[in-house]
Amino acid sequence: MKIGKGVERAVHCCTILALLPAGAALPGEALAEFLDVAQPYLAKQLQALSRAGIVTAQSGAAGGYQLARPAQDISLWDVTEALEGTQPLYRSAELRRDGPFGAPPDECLDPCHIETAFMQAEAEYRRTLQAIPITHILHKVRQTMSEDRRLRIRKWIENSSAERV
Amino acid sequence: MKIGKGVERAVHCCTILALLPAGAALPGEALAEFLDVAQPYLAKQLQALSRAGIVTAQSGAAGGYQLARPAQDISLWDVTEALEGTQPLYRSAELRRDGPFGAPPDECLDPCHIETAFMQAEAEYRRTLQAIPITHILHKVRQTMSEDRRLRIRKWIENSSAERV
DNA sequence: ATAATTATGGATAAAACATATCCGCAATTA
DNA sequence: TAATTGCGGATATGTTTTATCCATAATTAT
Repeated sequence: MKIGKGVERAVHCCTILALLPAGAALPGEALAEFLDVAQPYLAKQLQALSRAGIVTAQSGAAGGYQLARPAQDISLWDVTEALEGTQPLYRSAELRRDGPFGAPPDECLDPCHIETAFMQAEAEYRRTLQAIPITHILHKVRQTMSEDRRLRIRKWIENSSAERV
Repeated sequence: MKIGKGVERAVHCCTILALLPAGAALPGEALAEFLDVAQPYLAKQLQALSRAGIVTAQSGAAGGYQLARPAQDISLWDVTEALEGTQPLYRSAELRRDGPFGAPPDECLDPCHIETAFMQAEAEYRRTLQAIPITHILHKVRQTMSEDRRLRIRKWIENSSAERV
């Protein structure tokens, strides 16, 4: 586990896609324009979301991305895992095996106790993010955003999206 | 927050120092030998522990390191923080400000909601590690270690340490 | 069919960061 | 005074992250 910049972009993408009218899709280029990032790089994040089954992608004219399931069923952990994978933040160097008093292999069948402790902490991290859906972010954002901006955003999204059956 | 290899080394150092007879100090070179790592690099971790007040260092002949307080009052988080600092794992890129619909500054006084969520998760991570003292690791290790190895380690530590008043 | 649009994924360049190492200096004790 | 030990800056090295480009496959409109 590590949290790169791509995660924040991917979360933004999900929140935007959550505002799409039912059945509509938004091209990656529109998302890139909205977030003001280079389109080829944002594509990387979108592909990761697509592979993870968080969004569905449609090639061709009038294609684009849409959420694969309701936004309330997509957690921040889902997005994080899609982009960063499942490798733990802490990787034991198995220091206990080294040195003049290194532990013999038969005492290293179980994971190192230090590693176990850090894994517990990561599990708590994960658990917290799993409990926060995209809709929570949307809800919070709506509380701060001016009504005017909200409407302009909605209009732009509708204009940039294409109806898909 | 990030967890580099140095953290594991530092934890090992603390567990070893916890086994010292009362009032004894262990030189950094002995610790390096025990862990089978290069002494100049281990020094970096030891200095970090020293700066953080987790160990006390004594220059000069018969000097070395010892724990600054009882091992049960040193948590895995204390050690982690000493080595990696307090920078969060997640750093917001403030993406919300960018693009044609970027949030105006007066809507960005509070931290970004995505950032807030990740900070919550980090707080849980921290809380978990804070609850695990060095003695917990020692206790677990003792359960797995053979009695013979335990005694040999104790003897080596006593031989390599110097009495300090 | 053909052309236009859009996503996919591999290859690569550039920048940032972690890791490891070295060396001179300060502090302490015999 | 000499020997031991910790401190911290400077530096190299290697890996990871970040970003970019390009050729290809898929789909739809005409």
